[in-house]
Amino acid sequence: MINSGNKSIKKKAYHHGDLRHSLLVAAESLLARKGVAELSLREVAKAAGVSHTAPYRHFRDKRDLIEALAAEGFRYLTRESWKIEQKYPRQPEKQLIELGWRHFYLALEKPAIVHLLFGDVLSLKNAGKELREAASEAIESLIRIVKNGQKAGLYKKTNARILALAAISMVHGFSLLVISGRIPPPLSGRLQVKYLGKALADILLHGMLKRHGNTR
Amino acid sequence: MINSGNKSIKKKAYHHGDLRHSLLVAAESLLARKGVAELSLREVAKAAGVSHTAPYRHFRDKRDLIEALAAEGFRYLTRESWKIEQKYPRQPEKQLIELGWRHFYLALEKPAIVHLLFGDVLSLKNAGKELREAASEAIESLIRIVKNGQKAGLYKKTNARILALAAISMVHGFSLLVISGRIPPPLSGRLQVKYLGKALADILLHGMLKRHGNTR
DNA sequence: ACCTGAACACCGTTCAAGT
DNA sequence: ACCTGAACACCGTTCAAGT
Repeated sequence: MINSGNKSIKKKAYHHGDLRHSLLVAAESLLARKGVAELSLREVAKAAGVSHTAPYRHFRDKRDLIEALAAEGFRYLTRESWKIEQKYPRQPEKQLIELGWRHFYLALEKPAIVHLLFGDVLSLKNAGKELREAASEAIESLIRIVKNGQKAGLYKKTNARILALAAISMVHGFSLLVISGRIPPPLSGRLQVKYLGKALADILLHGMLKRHGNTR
Repeated sequence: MINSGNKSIKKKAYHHGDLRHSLLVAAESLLARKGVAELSLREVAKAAGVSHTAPYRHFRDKRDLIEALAAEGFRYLTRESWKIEQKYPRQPEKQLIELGWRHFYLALEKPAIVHLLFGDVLSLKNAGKELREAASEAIESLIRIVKNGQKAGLYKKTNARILALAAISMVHGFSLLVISGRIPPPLSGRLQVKYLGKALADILLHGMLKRHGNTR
């Protein structure tokens, strides 16, 4: 994702050779520092050491470049999902919880990317194939983890897509509230967040209602 | 706040008299049609029939105007919350569910506003007092409804702020996925959405886990 | 007080032109 | 093939000037 080995110390070559990748790296860095609203294609080009029209050789327009960044984000979640399944083969509940944390940590580390994934900047309807497929694969890998739990008799027999939707709604809603600073002070402390995450996972699994013999 | 008594119907007065309000109306309309990214202050001014520098008499900058729109959104949720409490005085569970629907319907009707409320365009930290207070009141009114349920012995005794956080995470996460088109086709049908909302409310209250004697 | 036009430093995108 | 500078139609914001 962010592995540019070529810090070309050489005197700048005619043909960059890796410009597309360099542009993506520069764009992600700028995105992280200033947010989508302030992300300027011209500035990205300058950061990559290239004229402000060069990016158009590799991306149809600004939106196309942003979609490429978002697709990378979805692919990251898909990869993590696979890793988790392999790491905890017989523990579907653990799989779901872990995937939730990965999503949440991604939000903490790269909030701008996560805003891209589920925000209003990109609409999946008008998006290119690369982004649509990446998003769809991320969803499917979550659904697979939910189905693992259902096969183990763990979850309700509700449609797996709906259970997955509930999980992603909770996780993403929480992540979003945290990274956009919507959690009011008494709860927003650094260390509190881990505790909050656990509490929400518990509610997702067991619900808000008081259960008989359970007054937690 | 938006109570300018002088509705001078006279042929366009020198002094508009209600320009601030007119600008907000024009801005909301433009916002709804084109999204924040495309919202131009110059265009807002033109829509209000005024020069492109006139808005600066009423708003410090573009962000200030956007914050005013967002504050109005939070206040709407706060008002709805009060109404619901009065309408269903002894039914705290109903109160919570209804508030969730109001939030969701607001998202369907004014997606751009809801993106403003919880998106990355505005950060509450740097926001002006008006927006911060409006946001805080909306949260508090949700917490009050959660506490109503706790007093009735309905919910777990977890910190009410945390229960409220779980509820808003679920509701907002779901709303966001719907309005940003992230719900994949098999689930995204028009009529399905009401059904989905009910399913998620059930999961929020009862959890994902299969309960003894309950195989729903 | 309230509004204006000109001006400044930016944008995204297109295009003929260079190598 | 890949990159460039000039050009176009936009931005947000500032400011001296008008009434």
